[in-house]
Amino acid sequence: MSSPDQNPSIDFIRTKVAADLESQASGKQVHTRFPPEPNGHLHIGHAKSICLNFGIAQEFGGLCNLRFDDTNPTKENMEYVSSIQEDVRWLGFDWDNRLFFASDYFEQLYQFAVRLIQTGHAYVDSLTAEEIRVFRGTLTEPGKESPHRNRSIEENLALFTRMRKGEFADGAHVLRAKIDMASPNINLRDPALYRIRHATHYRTGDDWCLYPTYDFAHPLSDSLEGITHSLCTLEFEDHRPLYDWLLRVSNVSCYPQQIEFARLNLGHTVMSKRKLHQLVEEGHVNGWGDPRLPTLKGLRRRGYTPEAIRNFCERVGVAKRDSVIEMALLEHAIREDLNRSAPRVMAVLHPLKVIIENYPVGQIETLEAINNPEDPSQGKREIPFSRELYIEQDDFREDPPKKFFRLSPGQEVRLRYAYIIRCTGVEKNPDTGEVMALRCTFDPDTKSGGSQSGRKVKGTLHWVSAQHALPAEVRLYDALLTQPNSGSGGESQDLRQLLNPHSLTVLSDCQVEPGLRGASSGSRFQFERQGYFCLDPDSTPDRLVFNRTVSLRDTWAKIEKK
RNA sequence: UGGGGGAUCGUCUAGGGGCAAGACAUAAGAUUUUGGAUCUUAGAACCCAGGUUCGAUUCCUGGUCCCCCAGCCA
Repeated sequence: MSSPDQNPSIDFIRTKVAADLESQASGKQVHTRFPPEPNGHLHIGHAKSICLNFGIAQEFGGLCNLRFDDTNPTKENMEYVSSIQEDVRWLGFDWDNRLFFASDYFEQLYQFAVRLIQTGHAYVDSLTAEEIRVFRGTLTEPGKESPHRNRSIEENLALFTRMRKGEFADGAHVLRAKIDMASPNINLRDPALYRIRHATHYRTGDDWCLYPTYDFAHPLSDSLEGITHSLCTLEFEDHRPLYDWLLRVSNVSCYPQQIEFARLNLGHTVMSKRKLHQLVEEGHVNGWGDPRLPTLKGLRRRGYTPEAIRNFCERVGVAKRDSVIEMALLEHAIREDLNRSAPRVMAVLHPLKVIIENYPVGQIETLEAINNPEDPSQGKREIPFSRELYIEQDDFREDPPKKFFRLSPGQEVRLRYAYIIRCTGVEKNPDTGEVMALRCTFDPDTKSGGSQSGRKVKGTLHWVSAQHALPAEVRLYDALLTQPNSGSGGESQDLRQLLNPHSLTVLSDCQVEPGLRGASSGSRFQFERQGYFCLDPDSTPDRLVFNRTVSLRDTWAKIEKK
């Protein structure tokens, strides 16, 4: 999976892991974990984390757990759990029998909390959330200690027990770590460890009415699982002192170390859960699997391969500086993969009828086409040729600009795998002037592979035989957002203002070659000269629906722009 | 203005007192029955100012700018 010659340099985390292994600082085997919260679907940013965590485990002969960080009963559910598992597997990673849930540790976690109270490291506070906020101080002013901070151990224990029993309403009490209300690091100003929530948890049901916070559950869960390297994103950097404090005062036997890296941001899209939820809930996209979304589900439906995504994550690298990766890199990764794997096929997106006047009416020829010039093992196929064809509207210009190597009145082009044709006439709608059809002649000596087949013409067009072609719908996708960088920061900006109104274009009158009949949902093709397309599950036997994964590089479009 | 991080081509990512490297993107050319792919080539960067040094992008000092933190979210 990783090609050593391609990227000889190693990121700072792998460097650290290698050094730790060398010095035995964390035992003989590296052990990582991917810890999603089941409150949303995975996106390509998660893919980076998955590739990092599972990748490091693979490379260093260690293990990686899949652990659901499900400590908030009000947001999580089972659908997300199964969706996440499906996505991780699809990406190509395997957690074997190491599927864990923080919720499975609730009893152990509770006992840790009891011990913290017994050792004077935690106390029950009875201030309201609002009061706690005020007491916390500000970024520049120290906080004040709660009046309940010095309750006796006995009283704390009694209160905590009653909290568990459900004797109090939500928010009546909270368990807090007793650290330092004057710490310049706000996370150390007696952070909350447990809160009361009379809510049904999707896994533990009504067993509990108090739930641990992330800050409490995460380090202890890591420790319980024997994690050596707990990799997370930059925003947790100033939680690390708390992470370490908790492990220390809990007197655990395994001390994982937290290492932070920069999360992945992609240009022209959004990555935050909040914004993705907004897009889905406000109906700007069609669900979490919308092919315009950077979710794994969306990318999959769009036609991305796991291989391409893994490759992309490798190229993106791992570092600590904030960055926004250009969509072009992701597109490069999928083109690279599909170029060598996707069978070629001819499809006309905007059909223009061509009548070959000197081709016998009713005659049908079967021509041979190569499935993938990059991979001879994919063999050949047959395609029908006849008197009436469709070509792409863009492939004809009545007044051709300079360097236009396609069809125009009096000019010749080759039809791929067929003959050279010359345009002899243009049929127009007398009212609108719109070009309705082209009259052409073909040169019978120029059949592909024939004696005259070597004759040079400036362009080669794709086409389909009108009477044989299959009608199809094609969905073209463009950037979700008009701005290259708005998804990463900019909370203040209204996402709706940035939406690209042309992110989806549906073409309903496309014509594709007959061999596509019966193609299975999800299969990927290159439509010659156009791009890579993936058969959408919306397809029916009578009506194929394709998603454009990514277009081919288009040199002509660049020339024309100038 | 407290604390924690970060700053290298347009975008990512390496490097680390002595030629600043790779990828994507861009441009030019070769080739081509996909204006695809492939190949070749080119341009393109060390946040700023001082200091140390024969030599600083790297070390030191002082700035500047960017990101994160005041949830009983993660």
